[in-house]
Amino acid sequence: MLETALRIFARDGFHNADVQVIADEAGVGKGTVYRHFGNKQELFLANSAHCMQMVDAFVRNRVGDEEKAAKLIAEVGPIAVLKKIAMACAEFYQKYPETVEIMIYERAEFRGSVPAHLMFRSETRNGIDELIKAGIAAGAIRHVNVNEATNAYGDLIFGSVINGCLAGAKAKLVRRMEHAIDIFLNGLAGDQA
Amino acid sequence: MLETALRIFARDGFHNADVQVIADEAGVGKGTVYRHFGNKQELFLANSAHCMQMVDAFVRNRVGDEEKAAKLIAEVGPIAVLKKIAMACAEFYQKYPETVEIMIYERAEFRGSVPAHLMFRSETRNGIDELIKAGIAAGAIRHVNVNEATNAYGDLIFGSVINGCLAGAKAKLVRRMEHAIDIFLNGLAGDQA
Amino acid sequence: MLETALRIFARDGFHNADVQVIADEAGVGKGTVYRHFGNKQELFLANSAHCMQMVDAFVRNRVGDEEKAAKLIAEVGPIAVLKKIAMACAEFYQKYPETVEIMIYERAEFRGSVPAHLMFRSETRNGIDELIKAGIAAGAIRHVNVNEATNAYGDLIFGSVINGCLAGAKAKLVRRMEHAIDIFLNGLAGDQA
Amino acid sequence: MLETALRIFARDGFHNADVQVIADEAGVGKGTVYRHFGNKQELFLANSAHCMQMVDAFVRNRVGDEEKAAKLIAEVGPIAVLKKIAMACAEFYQKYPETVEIMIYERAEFRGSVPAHLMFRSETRNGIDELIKAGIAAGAIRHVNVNEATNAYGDLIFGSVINGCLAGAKAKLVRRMEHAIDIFLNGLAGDQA
DNA sequence: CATGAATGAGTTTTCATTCAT
DNA sequence: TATGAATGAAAACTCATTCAT
Repeated sequence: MLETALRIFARDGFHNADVQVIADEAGVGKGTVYRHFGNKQELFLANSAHCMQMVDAFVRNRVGDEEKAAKLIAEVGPIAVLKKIAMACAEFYQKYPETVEIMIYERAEFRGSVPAHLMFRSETRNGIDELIKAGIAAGAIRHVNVNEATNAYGDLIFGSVINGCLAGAKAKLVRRMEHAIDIFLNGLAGDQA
Repeated sequence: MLETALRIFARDGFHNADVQVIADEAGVGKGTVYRHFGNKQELFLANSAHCMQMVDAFVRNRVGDEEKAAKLIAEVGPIAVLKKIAMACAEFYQKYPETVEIMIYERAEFRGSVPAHLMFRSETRNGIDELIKAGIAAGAIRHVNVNEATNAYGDLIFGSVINGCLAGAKAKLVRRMEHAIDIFLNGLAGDQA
Repeated sequence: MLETALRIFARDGFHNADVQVIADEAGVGKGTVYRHFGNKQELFLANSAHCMQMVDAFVRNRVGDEEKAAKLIAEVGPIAVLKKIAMACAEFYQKYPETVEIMIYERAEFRGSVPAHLMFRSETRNGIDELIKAGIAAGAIRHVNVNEATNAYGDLIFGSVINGCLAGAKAKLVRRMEHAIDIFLNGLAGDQA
Repeated sequence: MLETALRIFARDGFHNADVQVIADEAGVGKGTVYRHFGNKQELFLANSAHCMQMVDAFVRNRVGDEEKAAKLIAEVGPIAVLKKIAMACAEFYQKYPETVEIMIYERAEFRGSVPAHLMFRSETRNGIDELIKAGIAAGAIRHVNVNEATNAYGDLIFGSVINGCLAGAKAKLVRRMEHAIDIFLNGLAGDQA
């Protein structure tokens, strides 16, 4: 039911999606949808939240939970971990492009009332903040404003995902992200700049 | 009339905007709106296009047209120009945050049928491509894939604008962009990375 | 349109009435109904108010406006005028039984938010109050509590109208009222009571 | 369960009452309500009938059953008994104002399919008829049309109850009825009329 | 040309009723 | 027998679009 809603919302958008269609394709009565979610908006927001949990789980699976992540950072360094996270996002969204559409509708219709993107989640932000702080302390990262660096990192990922999943470009998000994150980490400027 | 529509669409979104309200606030009859734009979608798309022309004009005014731009590049170098363009965008969107909303609705509802962002415009892309190519030739920019670098540049600007204009953060887009573009150009990684 | 609504509301009741049906039978689009009345409740309340104006006009036509009424009272006395008013009501409701149903729905659904009966209208009440006061002064009416007497008078009329217009009894309201008002004015008790 | 239904129906009206709410507040499953009453209408009608039994019992308790009533009539006379009955009604409805609302909805939605008011019950009517007949025979009551007098008596009680229980006036029904029935029995007109 | 009243297709939402457990 | 999740018919209401004035 949530999966059907996800598909329909992603395909038609919030307003053009007809709850009747969602119910039909989910093989349940319309009343059942309303019984479970209360109204169309709640149904959509439940989708939004679900999407976010999915990215979160996907990325965590790549990077590891707490201890594993700490170990990874020690092994490969914060820069490599930042790259790993970005690439995990790219993989996820390339695999589930519908979630990108949900994210956009969420921003468009509800202006971020529920965070639909990993980087809008305070927990995630804190993690990135810590990572960057540690990187700076270790000399692996330049002396940048941590908060703004996290913003920039999130903005790049967000922008790449949104623009890399426009119709026709869907299959190339991973590659797009790879180049983008490389420039972000190492800089566009040449040595003599 | 277009300005009123811009305001209403930005405030209410495409579907929630009522053509009657736009007509009323513009001080014209509803029929007049339809006479001029054909239908609601065209009205919105006209707005989208108009927004793009406004950013375009604003940035051009900052950077200069053709010859002036060439001169500027020669003077300050391609890296500085890339920064100048990004900052011009930030200034513009901070000044006219409604256009950000239009851009998002355009992406959400019409999936980019009309480019509503500077970086979605092929003409702009070509300019950036040339700029980067020249920078590489001059050694000011690393040997990156030009097309992907342009993508990354656009994605970062897009992401910063969208996320920097969420309610509450509107006044800080310029600062946000400044940090973001600095990292993008010079890299997040420290010397010993 | 109002007349059609009156008929349908009277026939089906507030909730069972379908605005679509009203629109159809009135020969207009449903949107037109909503354009004019805002919503179903307003449409109904407009009916209520209209009914009251109709009774009011009918009774005034029988009794006369201000001066004429004063003249009539002087001629036939307050008791006869009270009877005349009650009979005018009976005649009206026997002629337009649908208005009785409206009155009941108004009381049931909206608990008298708009006075739907003549006797619920403060203007009318004041008139009756004056009439009774004058009657008492002239010795034609017993020394009763004026306010309560007006209540009682209104209650009797209301009760007779409601119960006299139940299905099957519609044609007999005038006769029913005649007996009722006679008892009310002259008393049920016999001389030796 | 019936008591809960009574409360909800009185508060919300027939259509606005939600069977789910009734079931919830009664602490039973919705299915149980349907098992017992068949459908919403039957549930309401059962309430109606129950209300009538309650007034009936209340009044009978005041006046006495058959023999007692006969004795009472002999003692105080038919006029006093008519007053006693009316006052008993007033007391009852002032004490249980929800039953008034039920009565109105019954009249509005079902047009008296089940008598919800004492005076709509043929048994009661017969009793009043007898009382009046006896009163006439004894000279305590004027030579009126018995059937119409019973009508008038019922109409006055009905009107007083309905109008005396509108929001705000609930506490004053007894007083209202006292004045009304006094006028009804003794007449509004003064001696010289 | 401009207008705005009329329209009705399209959607959301509710809730009485059923029936498998 | 009691339950309450599932259902879908029914209705209110909106608003883009048209077209007569």
